Amino acid sequence: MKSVGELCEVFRAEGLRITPQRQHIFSALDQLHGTHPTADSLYAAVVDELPTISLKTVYQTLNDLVRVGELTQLDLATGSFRFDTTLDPHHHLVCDDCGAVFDVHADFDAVRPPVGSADQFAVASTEITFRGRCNDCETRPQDPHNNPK
Amino acid sequence: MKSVGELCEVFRAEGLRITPQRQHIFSALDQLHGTHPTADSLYAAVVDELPTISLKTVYQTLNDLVRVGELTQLDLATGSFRFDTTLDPHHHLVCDDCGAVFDVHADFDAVRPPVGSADQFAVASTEITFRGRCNDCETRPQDPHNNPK
DNA sequence: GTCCTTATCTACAACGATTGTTGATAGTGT
DNA sequence: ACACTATCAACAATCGTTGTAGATAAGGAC
Repeated sequence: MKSVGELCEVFRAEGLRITPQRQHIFSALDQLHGTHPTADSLYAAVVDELPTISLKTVYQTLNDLVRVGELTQLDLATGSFRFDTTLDPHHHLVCDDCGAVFDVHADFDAVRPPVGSADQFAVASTEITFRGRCNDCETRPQDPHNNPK
Repeated sequence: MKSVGELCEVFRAEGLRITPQRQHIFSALDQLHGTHPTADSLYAAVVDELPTISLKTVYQTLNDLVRVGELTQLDLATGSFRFDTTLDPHHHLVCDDCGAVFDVHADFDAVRPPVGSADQFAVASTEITFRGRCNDCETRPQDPHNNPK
C-alpha cells in the first residue's frame, strides 16, 4: 500500500481535502497493514488520538479509498467488511473461530469453472477462501463461548 | 435433497413437530431446488398459501434444517444468506448484477494453500466462488439502476 | 375423541453493520 | 484574511436476522 503522504497526494489529485481525520485513518491503515481490519477496528485505532471522530467518517474515508482504488473491501462472511491494503490479486485464509484473515499469495489461474457449467456466464474474478482454525485458536483450549465474528 | 415426506421423517426423528407451516416450507424448498433462495424468497413462495405465516417461522425452520444437516447456508456476499438444497460439496458462480447463484460441480481437490502460507492453520474447507455476469444480465442492455442484492 | 403437555406459532421489539440527513465546522485557493 | 464548499459529528434510518412473549396447536396417553 501507499504511504500516508502518497495517499494524501492521491486524495488531493481527486479533489478531496486533507483533514486530520483522514490523515489519522491513513496512518492507522498503515499500522494495521496485513491485519484486514474492520471499519470498527480502524475506528478504535483512531479514536484514541481523535476522541471526537465518528465511525461514519471512518466508513466514508474507507469508501473513498476503495473508490479511488487504494483499498479493497472484502466480504468474507465474518459479519462485517474487512479492508485489505494488499492490492495485488490474492486469496485468503479465514479462521472460523476468531475471524482472523491471512493472505494467500499463490497462482490459481488454472482454477476455472469446467466447460459446461459456465458457458453462458462471463467470469470476471475468482475468489478462493480457505476456512479452518488459526494457530492461536487451534492451540487454545476449546472455548464454546467465543465470539467468532 | 430429500422429499417433503423424508424431511418430515427427519424432523419427527429429531423430536420436532410437523406443522402446516413446515410442510409448506419443505415443499417450497423442493420447488425452488437449484435456485439458492433467500429466506425472503421462500417466505414469498409460502405466504401465498399461508397468508399469516411469519418470516420468523421461515428463518426458524431453515435454521432447523441447517442444524440437522438437510440444508446448507451460504454467505456469498449478496446481501443475505442463500440456502442450498444441494448437499454434496461443490462451488458457485455468482452474478454481480442480479445476485443469481449457480452450482459448479468440479473436483478442485488440488487447490490447497501453498506450503508456507498456512503451516499454522488447520484448513477445514475450501470455497471457490466465481463472480461475473450471468447470461441474462450479459445480454440485457446495461441497467445502471438494477438492484444487485 | 378428549385432554394435557410442551413445541411452535405470530406479532413485535431489538440487534449489529452500514448508510442517509443536516446543520455546523474547517480545508484550500485567492 | 475571505469566501466557497467539502467534510465533519450527531443522529436517525435501513436491512437482514434474531430475541421475547403470550397465544395456539401438535401429538401422545387415556
